[in-house]
Amino acid sequence: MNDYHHGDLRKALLEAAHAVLNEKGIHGLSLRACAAKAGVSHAAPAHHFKSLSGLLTELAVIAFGDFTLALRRAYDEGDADSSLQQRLQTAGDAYLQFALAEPELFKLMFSSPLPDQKNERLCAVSGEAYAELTRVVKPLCDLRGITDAASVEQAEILVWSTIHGYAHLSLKQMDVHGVCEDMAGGMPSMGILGSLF
Amino acid sequence: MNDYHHGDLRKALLEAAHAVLNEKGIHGLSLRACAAKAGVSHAAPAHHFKSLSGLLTELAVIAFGDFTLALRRAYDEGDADSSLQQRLQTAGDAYLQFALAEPELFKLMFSSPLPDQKNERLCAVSGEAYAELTRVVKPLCDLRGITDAASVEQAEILVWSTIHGYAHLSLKQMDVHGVCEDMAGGMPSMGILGSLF
DNA sequence: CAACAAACTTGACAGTGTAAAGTTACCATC
DNA sequence: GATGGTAACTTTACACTGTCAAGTTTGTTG
Repeated sequence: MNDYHHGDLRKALLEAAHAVLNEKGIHGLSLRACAAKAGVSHAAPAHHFKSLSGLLTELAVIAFGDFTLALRRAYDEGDADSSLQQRLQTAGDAYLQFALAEPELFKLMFSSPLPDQKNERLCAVSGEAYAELTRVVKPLCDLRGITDAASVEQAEILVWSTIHGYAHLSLKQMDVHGVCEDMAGGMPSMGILGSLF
Repeated sequence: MNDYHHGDLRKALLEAAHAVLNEKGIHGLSLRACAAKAGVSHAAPAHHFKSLSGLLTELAVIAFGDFTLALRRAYDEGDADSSLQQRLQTAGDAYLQFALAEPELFKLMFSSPLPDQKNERLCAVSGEAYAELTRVVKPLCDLRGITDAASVEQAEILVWSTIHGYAHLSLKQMDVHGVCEDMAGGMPSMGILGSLF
């Protein structure tokens, strides 16, 4: 009578979680709501994900994969002839665009205590995203004569901080004033920082 | 028999919330736990704060006040003869130090969906913190010949993004690998960004 | 066909936020 | 000083949550 076999409940639950996340935000997301959306009983998720944290950890892992892909695509599709600085700007813009397109997912990835931050796979994919972003920084350091490893690493981290900080603050601004049209301009030119320091 | 009057339950609840936040993190924080810690019944908080969101909004307001004060103190106590760039660096360091000293409070202020982000007073105090931080940026723009308002604003936002992004990512790193000693060095020099762009 | 394991359901429990109604203590006014 | 009113707090109740334990169905394997 009841279909005791869903086919691919695991995937369905992850999609349901994504949907609920976008509809009600992270605060409205619950294991039971995901189960209901997938059309199964409230305890079904436990069989595929130990806990709510488990489900969201997995969702974050997938999201990081998409995120990395988006960064990589921006880099690969970008004009290879453009300046390194311009390519970095493009990467930053892709970062921001992902955050604006998937705000709840982005917050889950970077600002939620629910996923297990120590999860091995989550750490791995998060590292890949970082690597993808900073892939643009190293050649720029070379070009500018920054060669010692420590300085390069500091440059990577600061560039990442700038881009991530801007994305994070943009999302916060979006939470305050509904949709935000003054961010349509995308990531502002980081060249200004060059003039400042 | 029962003391039906606590004296200053409102304040006691805010302190309890702060304590619970530090002990169990934002996920372990509950209205009932705060009430218990303050020694009152679970429904008592409702009389002073409409809801959990109300309590945390108020806590965030207070935290932003302390935060602004810390930034101001760093600025005032800083060496007035030091370069503007150095003063900005000092401000960034104060920003980071607050985040590291009060990680849970910092996350509550910037990364939690629980406080009411549209609350008028919260917006106001958050704006004050921003003003305090960017107070150092304007003179630096002047010095560098950046005069048009739009560019100055972009500079402010990018500097804020860099500092905030670094603090945010540092806290995330702390969640992954317990305490983090490789951040003892404080905020890295933003001068590197000047070499990059 | 029988046994077994995997997938899912049902039921239960402790914990949560919050609303409503009841109790106590203080405070102003007569 | 008694009285009424109001603010502070408690008690009770309800719907919802995550998670565990035990039961039911289904597919697979011997």
